[in-house]
Amino acid sequence: MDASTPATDDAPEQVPAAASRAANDGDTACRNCPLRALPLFIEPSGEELALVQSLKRRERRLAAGEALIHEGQTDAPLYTLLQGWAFRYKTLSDGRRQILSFLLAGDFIGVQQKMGDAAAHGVETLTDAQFCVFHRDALWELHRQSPMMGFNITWLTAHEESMVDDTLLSVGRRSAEERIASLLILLFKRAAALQPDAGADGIAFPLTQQHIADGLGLSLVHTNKTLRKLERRGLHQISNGRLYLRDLKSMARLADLYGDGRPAPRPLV
Amino acid sequence: MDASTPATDDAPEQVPAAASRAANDGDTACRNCPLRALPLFIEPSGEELALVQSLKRRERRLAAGEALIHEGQTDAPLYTLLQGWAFRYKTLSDGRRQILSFLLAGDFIGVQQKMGDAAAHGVETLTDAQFCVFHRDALWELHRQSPMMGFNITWLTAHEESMVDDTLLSVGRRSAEERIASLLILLFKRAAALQPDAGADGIAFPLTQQHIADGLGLSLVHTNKTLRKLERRGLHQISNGRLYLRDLKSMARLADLYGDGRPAPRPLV
DNA sequence: CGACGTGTTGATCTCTCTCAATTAGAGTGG
DNA sequence: CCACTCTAATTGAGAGAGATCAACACGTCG
Repeated sequence: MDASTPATDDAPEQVPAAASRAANDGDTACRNCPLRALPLFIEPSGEELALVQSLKRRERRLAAGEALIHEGQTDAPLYTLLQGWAFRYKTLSDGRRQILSFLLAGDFIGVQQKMGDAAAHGVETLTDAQFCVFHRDALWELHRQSPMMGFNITWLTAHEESMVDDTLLSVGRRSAEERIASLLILLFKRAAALQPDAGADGIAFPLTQQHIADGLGLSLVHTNKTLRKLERRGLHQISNGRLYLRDLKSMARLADLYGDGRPAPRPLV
Repeated sequence: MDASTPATDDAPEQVPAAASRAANDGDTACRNCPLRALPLFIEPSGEELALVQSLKRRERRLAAGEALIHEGQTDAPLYTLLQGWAFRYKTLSDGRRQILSFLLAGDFIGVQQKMGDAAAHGVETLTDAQFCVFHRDALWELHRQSPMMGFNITWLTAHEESMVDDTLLSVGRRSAEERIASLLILLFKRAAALQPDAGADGIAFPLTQQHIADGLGLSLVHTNKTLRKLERRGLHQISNGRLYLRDLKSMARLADLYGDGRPAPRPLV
């Protein structure tokens, strides 16, 4: 129930010498991955866990606001976001920046670029964050050794695309108010799904208004004004780094979200 | 050399009774797939071809402007665009439409929605088109029976996402002129890569200005005015359903495209 | 305490949208 | 062969959402 208690069946931190453990030392073993405890994730078999474990190289921790991958960087490894928030972005040569998507625990990073290729987008943290690092070949190995996991990755990748699709719809066709409503709801749902201790008391919300602006194709000033407008109207509230949706109904109507902006259950660790 | 001669080694239309041929009759066999002839695609082994062939259910032909998948439709099968142009789109309840991406021969359709799920976007043809239809399970079967093909699909899916990323950057941060320049270049490159008989005489270009507008988050009127402006400036020309890039250099500079908007070589049939 | 990063607000400015009208082509039916 | 209809492309004019420019308030931090 409580996500702070990661282990499921055996001793929490006592990692057995898995045949395949290579370069990960102070790191948490996959079997103790905190994400496993969440109902959001499909439970992989022990075999699959061992496979993932064997492909994992190490962990990497970054403070808030640091770069995980620089735009144009070559040979970036494959990552999994274990903990914290981050975002993918692209910039034009004159500095205009577009955030492509926000990344939460469990998200994959770097499937996009083909090996040897330059990263098509940068990745930066929003909070202190923790990543699992995989060798570039891991993607292929995973497919080769476990078609099931490979299939899951395809599905995850497709799901990730559908989120970008949603953003594109927003940025292309929604007004500033609608975009913001839509973003807040979607992020709220995703974040809430990750914190079992959820409830009506909001979620931790590390974005600055600049991030919201860059994620929605708006200017900072206009984002601020729109945000204030919605807040004064009682739809939501952001304070002390937390986001509260005060009137989800109105917010959803404004965003014109189908159903509820479902955070589809995700397979894989 | 000439794409109009699809077969590679044996008799063109004489299809041997592959053990797995199920419901495809007047259809072209995978081994004779015209796409195979293009340098753009990686040559799959005979075994892989047979596998794809065995999963293929039938073909479907649509005239220009018809719907392949309706938004919200459930249980849509998996498709491959064999011939022609199409596009994926989403609409808001009041009718505003955003085209998410344009589809050309070789593109996959429908990997996004999980089985049983409602399609997150619609797909419509721009020209008369031809699709290969696969059973929904094909995706899994492909992964199971050929990790290599599975891997390719993941890569294709990721590549497709990176194209949406590019569009999002455009729509979110580029001016109308820049968006149009960027779209024209990208489509030109993709289409040119598919017609070996390319050359400087442009490409067949089936989009109406409304499609361009919906693909770039612009209004029809403003799209028209911007298009005319670029045309008068000698950057490009669209006439009789063909697009000519008269000044690629200036166009690319305007679009602020890195390198040249590379149409990365794609694996798989 | 000054430098910064982030959030606010007011005052223009302008790019893009909306409304309206017209032209040109492709079909259709008489 | 011609009126009639429809779709796509054009252009002009006015309106407006959102951008840009400028200040200022606050809290954190070296």
